[in-house]
Amino acid sequence: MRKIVNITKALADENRLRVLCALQGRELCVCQIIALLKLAPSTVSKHISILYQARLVEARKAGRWMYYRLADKSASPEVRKALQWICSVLGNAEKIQQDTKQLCCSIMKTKPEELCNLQNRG
Amino acid sequence: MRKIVNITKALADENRLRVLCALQGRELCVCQIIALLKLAPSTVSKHISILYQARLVEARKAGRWMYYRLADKSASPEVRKALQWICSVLGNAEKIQQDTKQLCCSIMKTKPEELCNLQNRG
DNA sequence: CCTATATTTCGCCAAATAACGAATTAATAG
DNA sequence: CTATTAATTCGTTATTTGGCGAAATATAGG
Repeated sequence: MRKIVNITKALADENRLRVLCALQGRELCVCQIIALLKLAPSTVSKHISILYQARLVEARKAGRWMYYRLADKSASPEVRKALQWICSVLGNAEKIQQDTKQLCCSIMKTKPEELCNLQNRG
Repeated sequence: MRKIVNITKALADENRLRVLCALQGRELCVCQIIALLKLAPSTVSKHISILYQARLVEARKAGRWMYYRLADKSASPEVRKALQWICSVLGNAEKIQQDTKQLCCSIMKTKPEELCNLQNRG
């Protein structure tokens, strides 16, 4: 029960749902997610850690960069079904389509290093 | 998007999940749900209204009693998939099985009128 | 009409949550 | 080793949420 409630609480925030949808079919590093949500790094990091604790996303560290991706086939059925539901239901929400566009047109085209530099210059 | 977030927020509370599971295959009046959750009537009413606004449950008024049931086939795909997910994933949680037992062994065997009387005396 | 009563609404309080900036951590690059 | 920097953790603040009891609403029964 606790595990399920962790999942539903993790899903109960618009920004976290945007992150999950953004991770469909690709992995993103934190600075890319920051660029997408336009929130403070500490805030984004917190959101990601909530998704991570619910096991909805998995992580990979590459040097200074942390890459996150959706939990895969090895995840528990609860998690897999939750992700399926979210992604199937949210795919044509306007906000999500805007995000997808921004990801493909600009965020994914910039290397993480440059993106982080931009963020530090403000 | 707002609609989906309403749903995920409605699901992000243990007591509301218990209500949804309790409504599987039957309708319940408010006093029965109060007996199950053991919370103040005003609190339970609030929980139910959150589920109702998210369209996860439907209502039927019979005299002084309000009966609630899960949204049916006519509900939106978002709602139907959410309910499917919750019910399939939560069925064998210990707490939910306790609730089911209590529902079948005692709550459903007492008529709403008697149950409400008990609550007013208690 | 008046009383009883099932449910909801309202007002309040305590706890949880989302946001931020500052400080910290962990890793690369000089 | 030292400086830089991507990400996280910490401390604070404002908002939201979950809980209650009291008051309001709506309906049945006398």
